[in-house]
Amino acid sequence: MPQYRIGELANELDCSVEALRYYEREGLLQATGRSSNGYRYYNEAARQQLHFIFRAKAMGFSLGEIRDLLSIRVEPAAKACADVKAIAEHKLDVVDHKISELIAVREALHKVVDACCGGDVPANHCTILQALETPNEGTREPKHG
Amino acid sequence: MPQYRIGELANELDCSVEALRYYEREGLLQATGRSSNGYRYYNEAARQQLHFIFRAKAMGFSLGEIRDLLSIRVEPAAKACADVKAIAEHKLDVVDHKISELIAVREALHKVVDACCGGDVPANHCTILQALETPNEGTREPKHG
DNA sequence: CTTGACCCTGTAGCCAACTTTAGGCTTTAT
DNA sequence: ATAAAGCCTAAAGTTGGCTACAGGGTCAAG
Repeated sequence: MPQYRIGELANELDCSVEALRYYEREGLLQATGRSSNGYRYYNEAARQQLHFIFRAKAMGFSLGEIRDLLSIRVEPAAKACADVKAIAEHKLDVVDHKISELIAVREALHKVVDACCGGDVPANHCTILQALETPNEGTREPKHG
Repeated sequence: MPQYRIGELANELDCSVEALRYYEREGLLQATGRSSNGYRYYNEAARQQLHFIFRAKAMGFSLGEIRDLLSIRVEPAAKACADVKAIAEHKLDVVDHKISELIAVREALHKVVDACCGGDVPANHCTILQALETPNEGTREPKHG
C-alpha cells in the first residue's frame, strides 16, 4: 500500500502542494495522517479522493459542491442515488444556461463584426461602435458592406 | 438638456451609485461636472456613455476592454476601424472557446446523469459517483447500450 | 557541516467588479 | 427643528481558488 508525502502526491496528480493544503483547510481532502516529524502522508484512498476532486472540478463543480458530493461518496448508504442525481442535474441546468447566454453573446458579436468594414479608415463611422451605441438591439443591416 | 445627479442616473440605468463612482475611479465614466456643493452631475452624453458601457458588458467585454473601446469612441478619428474589429474578433474567439469547453462539460454531465437510476436507493452504486471515480477519462462507451 | 530539497504554520496577496463601512456634509420634507 | 434621504471621501471587505511569503524545522548527500 503506497504512501505519499504531500509533494509526491502533488507531483503525481499535477497540482501544487499549496492546493493540497488548501483542500485540507477547506475540508475536501484530509491527509491520511502525520509522520513523527509532522509531515502529512497520504494513502491510495486519499489519492483516489483527490482524483475524484479533479474530475468533478473538470465537470464544472465548485469546491463547495464537490464537498457535498464527497460527503455522499464517503457515506453512500446514507444518501439516495436521487440526491446525487439532483446535484448533477442542477449543475447541468447551470451549464446549459451559461451556454445559451454565451451563444447570445456570440451572435451579437458576430453581427457586429460582420457589419464592420474593418478597413484602415478612421473609426468615426465604425459600425461596431455604432452598434453598441444604438439604444435598441444590435446591428440591423450593414450600411454599406 | 437633462442633468442627472448620481442617484438619478443610477436609478435610470439600474445600477448602484457605488458602481458609478467605481467607474469614475477606473476611468470609464467621468462625471460631467460638480455642483457647488460637490455633488456629481451627469449630462445626456454621460448617460449614453454609461449605456455604451452596459451594452459592452453584456457582450462579455471586461471593464478594461471597455476602457479600450471607450478611448476609441472618445477619439474615433485616431483609431482605425480595423483596430475596433480586431478587439471584437478576439473577443469572439474567446467566447467561442468558452462555449466549446462548456459544451464538453455538458456532454460529460449528460452522460453521467442519463446513466444514473436516480432512484430512492442508497447511493452505494451510484453511477455518477462511479464515473467520477474511474481513473480514465469520462464515459467512453456505455457498457451495454 | 553545510547545502539544498522538502516539509511545517500562519498570514497576506491576487483577480475582477464591485459592495460595505465609517464618518461626515447637504437637501428636502414634516 | 429635526429626521430622512441623498451625497461626499477613503479604505476595507467580498467571492473563489488558489499562490506567495516569512520564518523555521527535517533530512539525505557530498
